[in-house]
Amino acid sequence: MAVTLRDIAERVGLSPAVISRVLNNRPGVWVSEDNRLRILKAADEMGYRPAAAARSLRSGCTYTVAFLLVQRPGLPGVLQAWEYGPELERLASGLAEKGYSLLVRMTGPASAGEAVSELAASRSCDALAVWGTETDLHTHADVLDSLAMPFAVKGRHESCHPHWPQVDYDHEGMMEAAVEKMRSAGRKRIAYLGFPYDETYAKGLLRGYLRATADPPEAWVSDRGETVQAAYRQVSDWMDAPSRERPTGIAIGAANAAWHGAERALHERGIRIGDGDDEVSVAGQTGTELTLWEGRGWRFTDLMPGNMGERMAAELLLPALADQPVERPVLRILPQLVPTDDPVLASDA
Amino acid sequence: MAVTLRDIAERVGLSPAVISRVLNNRPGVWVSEDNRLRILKAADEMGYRPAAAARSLRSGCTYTVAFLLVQRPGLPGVLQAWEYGPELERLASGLAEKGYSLLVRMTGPASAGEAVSELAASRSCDALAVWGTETDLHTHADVLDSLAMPFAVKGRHESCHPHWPQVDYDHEGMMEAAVEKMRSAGRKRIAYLGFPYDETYAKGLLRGYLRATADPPEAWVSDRGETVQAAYRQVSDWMDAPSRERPTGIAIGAANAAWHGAERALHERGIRIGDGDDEVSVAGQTGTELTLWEGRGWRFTDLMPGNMGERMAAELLLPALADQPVERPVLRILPQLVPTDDPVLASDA
DNA sequence: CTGAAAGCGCTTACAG
DNA sequence: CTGAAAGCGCTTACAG
Repeated sequence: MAVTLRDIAERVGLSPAVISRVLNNRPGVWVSEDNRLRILKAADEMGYRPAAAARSLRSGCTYTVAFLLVQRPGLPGVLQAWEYGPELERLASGLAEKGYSLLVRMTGPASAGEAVSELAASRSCDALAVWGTETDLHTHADVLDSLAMPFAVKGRHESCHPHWPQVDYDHEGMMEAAVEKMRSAGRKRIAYLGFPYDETYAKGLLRGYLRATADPPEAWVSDRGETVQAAYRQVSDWMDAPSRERPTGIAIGAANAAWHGAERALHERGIRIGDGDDEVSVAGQTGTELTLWEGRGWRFTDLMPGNMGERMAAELLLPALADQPVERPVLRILPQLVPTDDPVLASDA
Repeated sequence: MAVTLRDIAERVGLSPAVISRVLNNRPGVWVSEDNRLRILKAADEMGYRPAAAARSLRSGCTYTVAFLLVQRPGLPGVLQAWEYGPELERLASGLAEKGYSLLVRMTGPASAGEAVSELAASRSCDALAVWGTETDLHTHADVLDSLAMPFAVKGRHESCHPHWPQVDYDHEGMMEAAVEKMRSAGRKRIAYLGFPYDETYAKGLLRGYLRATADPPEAWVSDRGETVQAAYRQVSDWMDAPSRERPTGIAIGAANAAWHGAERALHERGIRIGDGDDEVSVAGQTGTELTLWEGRGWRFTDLMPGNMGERMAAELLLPALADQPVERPVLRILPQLVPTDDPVLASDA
């Protein structure tokens, strides 16, 4: 049987009320030092834990944050389980430091609003973390806007919902950094190989590239980055162009397949990925475990480890839960460019 | 303000008790069909949701399952966030079908027992799903054994704790299948390239290989599968042996790095991964996104999609929560071998 | 069948 | 300061 306040009260011969006050460190309790220690000792020995439900019912506060994942079947990228896993993990850890639990709820785009309402109406949480695409959340904006509890979303909503506490990567800044990195290696003709998705982040990446490269030729902007084959064909096309139309650097706004396709097309022409004289520079986004065959490029670090979850906890949710002002509701993370791992054909030490 | 049973009762002019009974479909309620519909309609219109805390306090049942992740820093493999992410997702979905929520709690190996006790004592959940290594859970076996609620663990505890409801892969069977697959391609000399970890699953993989290959030469059993470099050296060593000591098949009990290292060593000798005459067969475990450069092997499917979570929900936790017998407490999943994805140098259609 | 009442375990405003 | 009491919102055994 679970231990209650009453059990402790009976054991030490005091009222449940004092026990509660002592255990919760309420100010203005004037129990003798001896009794205070007896209470603490008894609670510890008896393994007392406040019943979460009772506390929640009485105080109206659950010490729980709900993580709502809005998933569309077949959606690529950041909403895949292995992408949000680390985010969820560090969100949970960050919240746990302040004593908050994380309740996970899965939903589809159609029932996301319903899920939010239900969490709120059943008073299952004190705050809400919503993970989903911009489009899917946009549909349920009214529900979020009328929500009577703190919330934060993963995504790029600065234009439509600038007041929403939100966190995401600075996709534009990332591609600008990629272009800049290749410029500093002397590249002047930089192409873009991105995703064909009509998603906010994909458009953000492209926008960053366009911002960094003033008016690039149309042929250098490609959305054929999704598969190895498509990327291979695109880079082949580029490499077969007359030499002054041929890119010397490629900014990647896609995942591993784009890198592999590019490396293959270059390989067939005796060219390696790299910043050397006869090489073609490649910099940009990657998936989890990119291993190149022979080349070396630049990829973003800090994309994996759950930065978004951690910052959402520390800077958006916890302050709001503590009734503190949220200083910056719109968080944008700009990861650093680091060299890709040693390629398979790296020379041995 | 949240809607309560009393609000509905007042609106329809009946007692909260009937409302509760009607809404919960309790047997033996004899309210007029008209009133029944009025109650349902009012509840719907007013957006009524039972307060989770009140229900839980009263009924003693939370409709919540806790997911406890016991993580050791630097632990490789299946406890990485992108590995358990899909498991958590399908566990949550499976439970949600029966109305159960998932509460996530992160902990280290030292405080795992404490975390279990706390979840139980605070009555935060009706059941527990524990994710961690065998060693880490073993330390806290007493806490689990004296737990007064259903639980299930991810792992291989059939020898020490055969009564624990548990789910994991059939690592032995997987390696047996890999060896068998290569045998059916005519390979007779099959080597093993595995992880150097002292973890139960790593030992299970090796055991399966040894079981399938009666008394293989010591030199064919290697734990140098962790990095590209180590795997490269190992496979190079094998390939430099006299031809009749040279493996014609390699069973991989490691991740992508082992495949890449093997492919490189073979490539330098003009050999490809494959089941053809002048090729070397490779079959076994992979990480999430394996892309070979030029070869084709056999990998396990169903490793990613969260099978363990789904089956834990459906076959171990939900029956126990419904007071039904758990037919088989020890679940072992044997995934199928499928061809690896097209290599980068695949010829175009 | 159905309503009034008790009670789950806390916390805190209210008297003493 | 501190105890007794009320009450958070449900559910169900108990009378009617």
